Amino acid sequence: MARYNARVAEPKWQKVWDQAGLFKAERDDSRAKYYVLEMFPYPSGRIHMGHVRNYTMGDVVARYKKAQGFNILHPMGWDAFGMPAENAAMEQKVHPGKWTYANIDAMRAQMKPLGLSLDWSREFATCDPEYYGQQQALFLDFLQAGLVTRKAAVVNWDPVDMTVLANEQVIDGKGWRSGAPVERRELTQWFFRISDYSEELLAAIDGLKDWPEKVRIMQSNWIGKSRGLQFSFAVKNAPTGFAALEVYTTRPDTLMGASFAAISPDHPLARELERSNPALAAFNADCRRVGTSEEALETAEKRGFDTGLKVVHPLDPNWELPVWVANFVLMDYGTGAIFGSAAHDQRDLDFAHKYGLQVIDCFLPVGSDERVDSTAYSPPKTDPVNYVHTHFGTGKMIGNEGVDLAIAHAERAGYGTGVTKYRLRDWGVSRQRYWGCPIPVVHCDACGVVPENKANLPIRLPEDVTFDRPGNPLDHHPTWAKTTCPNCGKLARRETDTMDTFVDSSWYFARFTAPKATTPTVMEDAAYWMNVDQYIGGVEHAILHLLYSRFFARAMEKTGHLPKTAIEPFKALFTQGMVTHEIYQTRDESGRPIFHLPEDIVWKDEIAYVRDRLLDMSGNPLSDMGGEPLYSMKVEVIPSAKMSKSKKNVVDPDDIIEQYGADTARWFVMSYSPPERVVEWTAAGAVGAWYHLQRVWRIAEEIL
RNA sequence: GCCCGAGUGGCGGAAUGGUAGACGCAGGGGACUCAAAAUCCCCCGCCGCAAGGUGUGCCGGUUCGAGUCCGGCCUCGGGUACCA
Repeated sequence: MARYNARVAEPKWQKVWDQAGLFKAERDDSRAKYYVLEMFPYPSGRIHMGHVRNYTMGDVVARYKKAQGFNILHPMGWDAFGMPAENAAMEQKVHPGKWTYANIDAMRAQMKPLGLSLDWSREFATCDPEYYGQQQALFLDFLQAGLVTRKAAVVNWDPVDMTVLANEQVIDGKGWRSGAPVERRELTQWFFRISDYSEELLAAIDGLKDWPEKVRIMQSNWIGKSRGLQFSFAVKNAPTGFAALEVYTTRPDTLMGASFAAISPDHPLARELERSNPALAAFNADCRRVGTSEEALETAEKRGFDTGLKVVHPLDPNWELPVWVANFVLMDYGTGAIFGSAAHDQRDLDFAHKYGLQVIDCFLPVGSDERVDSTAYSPPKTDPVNYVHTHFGTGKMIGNEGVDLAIAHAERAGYGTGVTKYRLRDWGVSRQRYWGCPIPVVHCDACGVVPENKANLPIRLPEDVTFDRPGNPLDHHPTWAKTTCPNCGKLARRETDTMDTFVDSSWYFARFTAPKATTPTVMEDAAYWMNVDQYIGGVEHAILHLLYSRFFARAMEKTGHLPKTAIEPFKALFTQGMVTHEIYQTRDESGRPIFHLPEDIVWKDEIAYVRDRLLDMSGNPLSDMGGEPLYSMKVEVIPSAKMSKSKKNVVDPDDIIEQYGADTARWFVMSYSPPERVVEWTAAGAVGAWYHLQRVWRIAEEIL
């Protein structure tokens, strides 16, 4: 009986499918549609097992729904703008566009043999001018609809390279290339006003019945609706213009436990005070020598500086609190100023202990008289506590009742108001980089900031750029930014910032419904194909990409590019697990890790060794020359690590496909572990999957 | 730090609060065969010759009974707004 030969069978059928145009999607209003989409890949150059898993899942759904009779849309494209192309340009002296399109060609060639049921006729890359030109049109429509704004924002500034750094490029507070400590610097930036949609985006999460619970929780927490009290402290001997210090607190029930006020090093008052206080200026400068990421700010050692200023407690004109500058107060949240209630917040307590500030208990655990010592007492506000020291009453109450009473008291007495705040901030989209979608506005001395004429779109990236010095090549370009004002016709300068690449991926799913259109979308096509019935991708996109896309769909609806029915673009979401592989690591004399490729590892008595690399005259490894093999070093085996080139634990799909065929790889990643869980690639598992296919083949042969 | 997950044999994993490890992979033994492939049967958490003991990351609690519920941890993974 003939054995299954994937190398013959797979190309044969793929050719048949291709020639029949089996997967080409055509709008047909008489038929029910089904739109399957996997998160499109970044063209890094090679596909990896994670891609195979992702696209196979979508393929399974698409084929199943097709068999059920649905009219299927299952497209593929490329998330093609981004930093790696610019890094390649700097390191390999290759144009980002050339690098990107070469990578796309290579990856498409790798994907075709997988036999996915994709409609390749709708393919596009976000770096195609036909795509980003339509994105510029959307930007202009959003601008006109009041969905875009300009304001100051802080960025990571590398003082040596004189360039803005991404958070990823800041390592331990230092620039990744220069090694210089980064500074926080303010720039005027473009923003999408996503925070206007905070309540809407939050409330609509309830309707996302076919999304994983965990993603809905993460999005809810990210938007972060909170009810609290906003009030101002009177500042004694304040600098001009700073007589009142606005603070926001979600725990106004601890107001009687206040022992200090604290402001962010970036707070206007801190900036004002540092002008006449060199020690404070040095402290603030030091605090700013941390990256802008929330993680860096929150995990930095808690430090403070006493400004010497006092504020008056709102409930007692004779009670004064010191004002400190503290590095753990975030300028981006609330008002950038807080009051510290040390007994009921661990950070405040640590800060109070460090600087000898008071600790005043406002409430105790029910049925206990234990006072706070080294651990703050901060139960959830849904828990009952025993209030002992407040301005609104004592005794057992749910925390939220205490908060409500405290807010009511403040509103009655007139020193504060209850406000609802959201953690969600506006979406800053300006990037000081070349390889992105140019922001289509012009700066005119006479007219100010002027939108480009749509007739001039796309505003194309210039081809003749160099990366021999740091910074944005669009700024360095001799002529590109020179233009005329669309308003008055005088000489003007183009905006040289490009858009965040998340913008590109926030509407590609809509573009797939009419990929060649001369407008961003075509209503009839969008109305037929949207929404995406099943969206599949990595959980790492649970918050940003998915939230931005939900906002974008609303903004596109508002500007007439999507129907009302499409404001939740993804009906069902599935988050797949990663494909991982063991890492094999040894160390050099100084203890730095050295990583080894899986094929260089040999196992003996369940211990891994690096295969000896010495070769004999004819090129055979010496270790194979009879007798005991020569093993060099024992290898540390780190299980279940994300595949990455730098760790050398990547298994290339090509090798597997060459050896066993695409269906073996597809079957392995689909069957080895539940789809939402991590799957660890193992050679034994791949062989098992291959045996399984052989069995299926034999059974089919016997039947037919 | 904060938010969200995960943790059960060699491996992937099952188990409405009721016999932990279904099913599968890998492995071991056997049958068939001249031999192999294929197929079929048996064994397979750990300790123990056995009887038996023990066992779902750790500590504690609720319960007649906990992998499952509650509290407190630990480890690993994802995100943390300029990686995509």
